[in-house]
Amino acid sequence: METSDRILKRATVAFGESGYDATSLDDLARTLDIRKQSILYHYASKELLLEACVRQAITDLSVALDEAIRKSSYGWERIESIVKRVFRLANNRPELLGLLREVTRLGPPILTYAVDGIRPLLDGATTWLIEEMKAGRVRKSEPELLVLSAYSTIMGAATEVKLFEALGEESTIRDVAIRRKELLRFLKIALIP
Amino acid sequence: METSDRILKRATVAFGESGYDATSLDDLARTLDIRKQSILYHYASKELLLEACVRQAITDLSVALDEAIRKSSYGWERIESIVKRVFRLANNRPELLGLLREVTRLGPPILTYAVDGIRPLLDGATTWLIEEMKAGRVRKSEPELLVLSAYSTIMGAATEVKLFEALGEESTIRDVAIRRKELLRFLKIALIP
DNA sequence: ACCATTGCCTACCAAGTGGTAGAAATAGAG
DNA sequence: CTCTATTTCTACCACTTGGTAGGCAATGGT
Repeated sequence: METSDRILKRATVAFGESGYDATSLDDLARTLDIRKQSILYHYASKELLLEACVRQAITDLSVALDEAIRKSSYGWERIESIVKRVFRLANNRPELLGLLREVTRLGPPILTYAVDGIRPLLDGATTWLIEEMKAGRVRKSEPELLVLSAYSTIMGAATEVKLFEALGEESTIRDVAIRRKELLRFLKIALIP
Repeated sequence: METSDRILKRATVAFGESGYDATSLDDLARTLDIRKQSILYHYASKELLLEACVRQAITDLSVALDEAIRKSSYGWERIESIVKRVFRLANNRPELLGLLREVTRLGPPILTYAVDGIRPLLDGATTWLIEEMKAGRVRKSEPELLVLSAYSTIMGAATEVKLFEALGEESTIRDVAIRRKELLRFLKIALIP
C-alpha cells in the first residue's frame, strides 16, 4: 500500500479514537514505523492531514450509505437497511464515526468543511423522508429535525460502546445485535404509522 | 467566590467545551487572571483537576435529576419532567453534558471514576423503569438497554447544538423548544403503550 | 511579639509539540 | 552511466506543555 494511504488510514483511526489534540505526529509516525517528516512530506501540516482524513471518511460513509439505499426499496425496509449498515460500520470501522464526532467537537474551520461534505447526504435523506411522509409510509413530522434526531440517536447507539463497556455491559457481537434490535423496534414504533 | 471554586468552574467549562487535551493550564490561568502555579496549588495535577470537575459535575447532575424526579409523579409525566430538566441543563450549563461526553472519550482511568459516580443514577432509573413496566405504564422491553438508549438519545439531542448550528439550523430558544417537543413526541410514541 | 500556615507568586525545567532545512537514498528515463 | 524527480531521512528550532523549587506577603493563634 502507498505510504500516503497508510498514513491516512492510521491517522483516521488515531484522530477518531484518541482525538485530534491527543494524537501527536511523532506518535503517529512511530506506529507506522516511519519518521514524522515523512508524514509532513505527504501532508503539509497536521491540519491538512485531518482535512484529508475527513474527506476520505465522508467518502467512505457516503459509499456505505448509498449501498444500503440501493439494495433496499422503500419505507421501513430502507430505514432498517440504513440502520443496519451504520451499525456494521460502527463495528468494522468505529474510527469513521468517531472522527465525525470529533470534528463536531473541534468546531470550525474543519467542522464547516465536514458539513459541506455531509450536507448532500442529509438533504437526500430529508427529501426522501418528505416523500415517504406524503405517501403515508412514515408518520408526519418535521423532516429536518427527524433526520438530525435519527442521526444523533443512531450515532449515540453505535458509538457509545466505550461507555457501555465501562458500565459493565458486555459488547460481544450478540450484545450489539440486541442493542440494534432494540433501537430498530424503538424507531419502528416511533416512525411507522 | 473562593479561588478554588472559580478554577473548578472555569476548568469544567474549558474541559467540557474545548476538551481536556486542548485546554492548557496556562490558558486556563490566563482567563482567570491568575498564574498557573496557583491552579496547581489547589489541584496538584491537571488530572486531579479533571477528577474534581467530574465529581462536581456529577453532583450537579444528580441534584438536577433528583429535583426533576421529586416534583413529578409517575409514568410519562416523570419521563417528560426529566427530559425537560436535561434540556434546561443543556441550555444553562452545556459544559456539564460536554464534560460527560469528553470523559467517555478519554476512557479509563477517569471514565471508570465517572461511571462509579453515575451508576447510582442509572440503577435508580432502571429499577424505576422495571416498576413502570410491571405496572403497564411503560412498554415492556429490556430496561437496561432502554436507559442507555434514552441516555444517548437525550444526550445527542441536547448536545449536538454545535453541529446543528454548523448545518444552518438556528438554535434560538424557540428552535430548541421545538426539538425538545419532537423528541418528547418520539419518546412518548415509543415508550407509552 | 512570635511563628506556622495559607495562598499566590517568580523562576525554572525536562519533555514534547508542529514545523523547517537540507542531506541522502531510490528509481526511472535518456 | 547520468540526470532528474520522488521519497525518506537526520538534524534542528522555537514554542508550549505539565510540573518543581522556593520566595514572599497576609493571617491568625499563642
